[in-house]
Amino acid sequence: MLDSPDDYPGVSAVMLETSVDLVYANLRRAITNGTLMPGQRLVETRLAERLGVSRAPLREAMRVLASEGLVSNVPRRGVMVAILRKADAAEIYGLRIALETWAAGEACRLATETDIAALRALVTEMERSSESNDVEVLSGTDVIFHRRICEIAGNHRLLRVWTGILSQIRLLSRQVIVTLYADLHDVPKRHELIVEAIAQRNPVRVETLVREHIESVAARILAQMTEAEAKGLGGEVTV
Amino acid sequence: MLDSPDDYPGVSAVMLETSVDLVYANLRRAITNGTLMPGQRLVETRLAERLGVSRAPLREAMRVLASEGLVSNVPRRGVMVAILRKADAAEIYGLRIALETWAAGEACRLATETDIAALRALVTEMERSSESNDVEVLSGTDVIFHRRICEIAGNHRLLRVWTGILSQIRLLSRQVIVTLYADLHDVPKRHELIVEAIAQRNPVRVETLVREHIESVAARILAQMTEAEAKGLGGEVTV
DNA sequence: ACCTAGTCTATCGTCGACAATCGTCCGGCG
DNA sequence: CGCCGGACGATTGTCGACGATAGACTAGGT
Repeated sequence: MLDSPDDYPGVSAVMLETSVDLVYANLRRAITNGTLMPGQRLVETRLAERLGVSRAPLREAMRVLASEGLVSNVPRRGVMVAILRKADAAEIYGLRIALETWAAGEACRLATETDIAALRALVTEMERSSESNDVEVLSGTDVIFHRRICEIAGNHRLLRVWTGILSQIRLLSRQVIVTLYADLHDVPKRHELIVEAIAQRNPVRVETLVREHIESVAARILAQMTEAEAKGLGGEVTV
Repeated sequence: MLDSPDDYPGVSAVMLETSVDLVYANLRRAITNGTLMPGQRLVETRLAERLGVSRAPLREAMRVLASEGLVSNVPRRGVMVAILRKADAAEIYGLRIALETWAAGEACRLATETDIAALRALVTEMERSSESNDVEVLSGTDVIFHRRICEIAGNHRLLRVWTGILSQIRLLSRQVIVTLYADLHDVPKRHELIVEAIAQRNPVRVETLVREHIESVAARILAQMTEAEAKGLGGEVTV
């Protein structure tokens, strides 16, 4: 379940971070983890007790999560883990493509040799994990790769929004069991192309490659979701 | 100053919205207004009393504002209205261009005839206000025009981020006195071109036009800020 | 006179309590 | 038998209060 409070609450031995930050990180992880499933209600009293804090900091943390779209807050009815529909998924990936193609273009201008080397290292990591069919590591590296590109673009606000988008994607993947990639062994190659385009400082090509890559993933998820919604008729989890 | 609470607090006659929403809207307006200036400290007790609420909802509202980048929150030292540097302005406009060019491209696909008519109406509104040299109305219409395009794009998350970006821009304009446009009479023409490109469903052209338009505004502001930072060496307002 | 140490005040972070509200359950009525 | 209305319980929204912390101020030593 949720992590218990690491140290005894109230003692406040070495409280560097505030409770709000702790709770925020904890809940965020639990949601993207799948520990807290979409649609699940988050009752303040229970959660607060479980996390060893009072309701005040908990509520502050949940406000932030709500503003990031990870939970949905209906004024006098409480907070639940957000349920994302197909339309949401389309929005999320649309926005992601917009952000990331731009980031990739910027990365073409800004990437240092070190940056490019780091990206290449990630690609070899992908090769390793795709050969050993380790989807966990592969998709993890995939995410790191894309975050890296956003970091290279050097826009903190972009990175912030992107991170938000990505945790929504993680939330999505809690609702739909997706075979993320059509072909595992295709993944490293795609990313290698991206890196080389960056190395050649070819923004147009990079943008196309990134767009196509993300679109292909998005298409798989959206297809899966149409199927799921046709059957289950969307989120009805009330627990 | 800040708006006083509209109805008597505690009476809770018809409290449709929660205090948090009220306070949030109030503070947001005050910040983008210039009622609360960048760098100004927001002391919880004082603000709470002024707004007629207790500290709990106030803090929740401020958390959200902090996550939107309108205020900056240093853990045990309090909250202040954010001070934006030149680097921030560059980030903000960079992100805005990325978002809005994409939105404009989408709008090409999605705009109905009604949408286009509405945009044309905004352009004529711009013509009126530019002829009468009414910069207030002109820039207001300008913003509405651009928001409209984001709305047409039909991506709620995009619109959300865009709105955040725009309030940061408003905050920026509290720090630098900018003559926003090089030539007032240029503005309606630029926007007319954008509308017509949308009407012709020409995404490439629209994106170029939007990019150039925003870049020109951004360039003016950035120039102004380099000047200001060279002199004043950035925000030191502590009040 | 300047720097250092101790205190002191303003303010934050957190908590428990109270009232208002929403959903639910039960009984009565058509 | 199903629908409507009123009371109950659970949960939220808000408040005031209590420690804890950071910065300022004062006093003392060199």
